[in-house]
Amino acid sequence: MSTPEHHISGNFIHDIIDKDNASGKYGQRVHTRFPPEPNGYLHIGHAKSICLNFGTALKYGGKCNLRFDDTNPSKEETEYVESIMEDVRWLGFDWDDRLFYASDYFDKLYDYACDLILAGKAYVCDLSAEQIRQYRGTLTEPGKESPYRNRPVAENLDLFERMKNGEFPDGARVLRAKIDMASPNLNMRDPVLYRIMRAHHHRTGDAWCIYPMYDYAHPLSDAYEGITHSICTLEFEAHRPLYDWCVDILGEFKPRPVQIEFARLNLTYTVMSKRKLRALVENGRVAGWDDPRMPTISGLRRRGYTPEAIRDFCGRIGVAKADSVVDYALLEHCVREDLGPKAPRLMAVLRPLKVVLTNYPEDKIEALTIENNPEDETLGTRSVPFGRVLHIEQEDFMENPPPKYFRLTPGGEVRLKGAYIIKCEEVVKDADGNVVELRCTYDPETKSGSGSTRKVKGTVHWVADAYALPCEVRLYDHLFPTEDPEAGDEDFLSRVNPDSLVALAALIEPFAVNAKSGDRFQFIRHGYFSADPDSTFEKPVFNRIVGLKDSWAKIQK
RNA sequence: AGGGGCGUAGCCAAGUCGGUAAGGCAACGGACUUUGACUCCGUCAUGCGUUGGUUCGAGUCCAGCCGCCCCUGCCA
Repeated sequence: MSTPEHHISGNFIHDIIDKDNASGKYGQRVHTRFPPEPNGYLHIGHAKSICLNFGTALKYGGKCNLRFDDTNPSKEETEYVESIMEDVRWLGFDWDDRLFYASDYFDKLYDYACDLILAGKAYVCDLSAEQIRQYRGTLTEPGKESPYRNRPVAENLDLFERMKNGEFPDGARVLRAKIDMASPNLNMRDPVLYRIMRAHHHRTGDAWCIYPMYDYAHPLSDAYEGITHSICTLEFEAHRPLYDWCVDILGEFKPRPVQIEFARLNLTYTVMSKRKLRALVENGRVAGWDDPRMPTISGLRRRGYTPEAIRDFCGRIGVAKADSVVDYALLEHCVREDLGPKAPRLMAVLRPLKVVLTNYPEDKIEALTIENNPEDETLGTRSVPFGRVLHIEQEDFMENPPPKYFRLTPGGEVRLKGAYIIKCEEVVKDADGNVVELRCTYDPETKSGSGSTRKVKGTVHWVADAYALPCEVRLYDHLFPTEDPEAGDEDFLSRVNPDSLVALAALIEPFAVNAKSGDRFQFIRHGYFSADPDSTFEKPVFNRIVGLKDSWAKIQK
């Protein structure tokens, strides 16, 4: 695999591994796994987990498995397993031949359950779901033991087999662990291990009508695969005693893999739970899981984010146990930093204002040479046509400019990037008083690269009218207008930022015809953009990945 | 309330034997600039939830208090 350059510095999980390696607990072996449930698309929070698990294996010369936690066929689909594999690969990680499914272990898990019954550690319970809930007790009161708790082993074995054989309707009985109904940890009050559920499984089809629960299948899957460090998120902390129970109870797996919990990623201006992301998709608030505004891996990819930037981000946010919300600006910083030296520059005018150079010959066209990236001259130069009629950005001209405005003003001068210094001689307006055209003169002595020493304060980008390529530019902004979209009681769906997508008919320099879907550029003075798959030869479409930092916008406030 | 966790700057986060608070993002000054970008320089915790205690010395040890998160799915 390509070895991602990781910024994972030390964290408490690596400290634990260092100690285990020092004591020889796992014989210097480090084996992690990334265990998604294939019931939705991966998001940037999963990227944190992927980078942690695969990155940790890389750091210690160990291995990381990809394992689908597919124990609930009513929610899982192959569409999701495919997208998950694509996303993990795109992020730059490789599971080699270690692609597993919890469903690979259905037979072993069933046998293990029978052993549990034989050992008197599990029983078939006929209580209804509602009754089980009542028997469970509350946070402060102990639960009551099920009347089926002391069923004879032989009867349990028989009933469990008949559950498997489909002799009972869905929900009629469950297999439960026999632990402690008085435990202060509710997860230990005889948790359900198997339920009857007639659902078509994406891999095992209709072979089974009983399916294991996560709390049972997960620790054993880890044990079967020889996982040493089983990393998961904080909400599973209270499940750890059950994890340990499942692995230890029959004494088969030593040393036991250790479950370690860390805080999941939260980001400002967006939501992260699969449930909420799904709601956005299903309610049509976004165009799909890969809508460029979504914090999904597929959304970020379509937006134009690079795997390098996402990995860098995951390395910078750290790994700890405190609940936290990371500033979205850090993610944006990471793409800018990645793309700055890599992305070729292009000039695009998003809101065109016509400029006519009155002293420039009518039919003359010059081919100007402009560097592709001032941060890296090895990226070379390109030829950009220049002529008498041009377009500049509307916001680069002001009739009554505020102080410190460095752009074009009546009678003022500005440099056209890579071309000449021009002076605004006349402002043409329409009947409503809108500025529709600027009549300017250019100074032939100031051609870029000619050695001219004349300086002006402002430089502005432009496109030549005769060669301008019409394109669509999609300007994306935060999915939600506030840092914490979940705050308050108003439904978060109704809070989607109405300006999160603004599509503009723009003009771009002709070099852009070469852009292929996924190509990334910096549109000078605007930001980083990538060609969207919607692009056609007739009309390229560009997504704004992120804007450039804009200190002028701050001054204006 | 029972159990399990967590509290270091606006945000994230180092801080391993107690020895006098890393780094990044953001922000704010300034230099440079044919991208108001990039880059560079500088500023940004006498303070580590809080109150006491131990100690020559406490973010680190002890006790109490406060706040926040998770757990009562036949979800993961």
